Amino acid sequence: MQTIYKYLECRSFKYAQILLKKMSLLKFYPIDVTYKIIDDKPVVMLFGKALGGHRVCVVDEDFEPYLYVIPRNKEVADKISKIQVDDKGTPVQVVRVENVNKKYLGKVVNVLKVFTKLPKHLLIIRDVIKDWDIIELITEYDIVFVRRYLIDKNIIPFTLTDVECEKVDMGFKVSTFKIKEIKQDSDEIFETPKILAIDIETYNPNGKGIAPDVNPVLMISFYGEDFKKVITWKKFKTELDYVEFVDGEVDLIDKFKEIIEKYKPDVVCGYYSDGFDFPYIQTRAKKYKIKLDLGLDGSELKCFKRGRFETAKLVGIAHIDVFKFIKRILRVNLDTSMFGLNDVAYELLGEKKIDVELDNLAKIWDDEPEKLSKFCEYNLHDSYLTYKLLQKSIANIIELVKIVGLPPYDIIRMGFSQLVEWYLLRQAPSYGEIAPEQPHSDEIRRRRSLTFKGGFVFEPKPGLYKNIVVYDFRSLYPSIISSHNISPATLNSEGKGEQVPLKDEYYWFSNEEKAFIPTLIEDIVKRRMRIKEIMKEGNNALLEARSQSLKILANSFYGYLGFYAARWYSMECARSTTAYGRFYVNKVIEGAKEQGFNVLYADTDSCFMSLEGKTKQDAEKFADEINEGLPGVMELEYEGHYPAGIFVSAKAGTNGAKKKYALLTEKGDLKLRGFEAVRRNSSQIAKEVQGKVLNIVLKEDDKEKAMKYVRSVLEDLRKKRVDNSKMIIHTQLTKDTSDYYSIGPHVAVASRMKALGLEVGPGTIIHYIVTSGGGIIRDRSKLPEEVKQGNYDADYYINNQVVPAIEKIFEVLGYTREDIAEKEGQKKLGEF
DNA sequence: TCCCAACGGGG
DNA sequence: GTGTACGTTGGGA
Repeated sequence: MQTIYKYLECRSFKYAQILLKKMSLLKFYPIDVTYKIIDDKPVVMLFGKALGGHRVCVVDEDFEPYLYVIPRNKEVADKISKIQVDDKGTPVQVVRVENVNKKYLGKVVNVLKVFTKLPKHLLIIRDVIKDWDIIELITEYDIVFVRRYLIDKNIIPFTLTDVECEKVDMGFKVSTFKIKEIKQDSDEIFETPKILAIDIETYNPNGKGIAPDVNPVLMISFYGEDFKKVITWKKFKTELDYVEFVDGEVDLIDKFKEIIEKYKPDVVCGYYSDGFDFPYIQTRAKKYKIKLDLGLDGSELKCFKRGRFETAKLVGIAHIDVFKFIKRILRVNLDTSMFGLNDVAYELLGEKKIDVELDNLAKIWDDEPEKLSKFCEYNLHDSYLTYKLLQKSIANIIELVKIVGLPPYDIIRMGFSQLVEWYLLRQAPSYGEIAPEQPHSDEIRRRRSLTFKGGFVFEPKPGLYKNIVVYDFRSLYPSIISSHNISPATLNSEGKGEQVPLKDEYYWFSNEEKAFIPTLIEDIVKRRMRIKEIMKEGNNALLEARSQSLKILANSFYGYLGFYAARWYSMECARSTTAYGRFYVNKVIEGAKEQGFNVLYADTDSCFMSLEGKTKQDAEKFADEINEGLPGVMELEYEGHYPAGIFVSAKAGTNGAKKKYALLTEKGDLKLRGFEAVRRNSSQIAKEVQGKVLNIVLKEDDKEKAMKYVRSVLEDLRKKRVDNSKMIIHTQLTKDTSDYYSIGPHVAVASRMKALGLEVGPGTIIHYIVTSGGGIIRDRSKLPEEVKQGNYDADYYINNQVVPAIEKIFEVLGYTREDIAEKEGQKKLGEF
């Protein structure tokens, strides 16, 4: 009754408005969504770009928070509507309860839809109800309010949206309209958002870690279409026309605000700007009491940090941390395992950072400002690379925005499982499904204790091989889930289904009706196939990106089913999926052996084999034959041919290491997997030797030359002919020296630096060289400037740095660790 | 062998 | 803001 009354009131009001011609129709692309409590009511605010190019905000005051309860008897509804609790002096109650029919894990159920006044009341109500034994389940109380709005209203960000509205003034920076009706009829996408990339350089005196409380921002660069600028507060002579000078750091921050205000970007991006640039600027601004009120509603920049989760948010502008998206999502398509801007830009763009000695910036800033031009170029170039990287990944991001239905701000900060979960949550209402509850601590603990067998691994025989072909089964799991109807709803349920190829467990999945999850996967797989079909007529970067995103999402479903925090978690489904996976990979291996290929290595979804005199055409034909025997959408891809490759042994024993190999591509590049003996904090000499050895072995196929090279390096090390600078090990201090329980070399050095009056604290990178002499290593670790050229501990560098980086490679070539030493005419190397 | 600290990205 | 959650790896005990 109340609902009907409200509806009529609304209709008559709307009618009156239209008569008075106050209403207008607005078409816009939503970019960012948030909400605020105004007059004790939640108000959803959608910021976006209107057709015509101006930025707008539309607000909706008529959306109510709700949750679902599955009751065990008829009294529950009544009992719930009578709940009266107190929240810090404010009474909280249920607004109303509706009876609805829904499905829970495929089964039809009667559900109570419980409405409250404010979003946070849902959690309070849930706390009251959760232990009642007259309820079966309480769920969806923790769906983020604005996401609930987008799902229920069927609004996809970056997609053209029609709004019937009325202009209002809420004091925002953009025209604001009150929504009477909102809907999306078209699937037209906002393809050309205005993007602004930013990057900062900070004062960072030699060896010091990052300390925003102490060290100022020196320069800020901006890069957009037809826009480049560097602002700095030290004046010097320069020919760079994009450099602009201000009087100090305060002016720098003011100018930063001004540029963003004037440029009016839809998207702001940086590289690790969630964890560095924005929080750094915020800390500096706070120090000067400058308000960073860049939000389109006048709100300030918000930076959060909780554990590893760091983020920076600007209301109305989509802040994209390019690093985060690449590291979390795009990484599956990258060869690099290093996610610094330099490595990523090199792989994706073929461009590198400008090579400057960043350690010298502080000194040059203080003493030789005339040399700052180079650093301004460097600063701008980083923004340029970030801009280019976003340009390269924006199609992927937008595709995920389209499928998952959340704003880019959310999408780029999500991992695979979250993307799947929000895709499921978005789709659930269309299938009449309500979501399972998120697991709580006990359940999480229980789930984490369960394990399951992963993919099948055919262990490689360590060795150097020629003419390797690689097959890839990357869509294996999604296609298995789809074609075998794997889902919590069909598990061991009524109806026929074949038994999963597992020895000690008996699962089957009913194939009478396609379930929720397999349907969605099939949808994605088919969507991708359609795109691939179009791509055959002519390749296109946009379609490629769309196909890539669909693949990413499809591939994430299986991991999701076995992920402890998933709502639609099912250990049985995860186990069955991998069981089928092992079954099919083994089928490929057996087939290859029969045809005379030499199977070198297989892991989960890929298979490596050498041609053994066969041709590349034979290899492609083999894939076709396998494909003919595969059910449904399953497909084996011929990934490519590599002229040479090396598989090395695992750390212990002689078995081949999983995921540890180097391949030489037909273009002549090295494709490295798992050679982690060389890390960022390894000495330069170790990195150098590993790279060179792999190059000689794979490109020139000359193991003697490689051995000769290594011997000469070891000889140089012993004869103290290697420059000290290649010996420096860099390790970051993460807490105060006194807080360390175990004193590693870097901690010992840091303590001594402190004693010398040097400023050392959390974040400081300690550079040290291990010098020769007796006793434990930490006592022999010295600051580089304390060490005379050549006074390093050659044995330490040989045994702990250089040899570990290459020994596995030489083992494959038939040399032992001792061989390297003996032939050199020196004493044996240390224990191994 | 197990367990805990380090590390990532940024300057 | 109906939240805020790492995941891997190496070294030392």
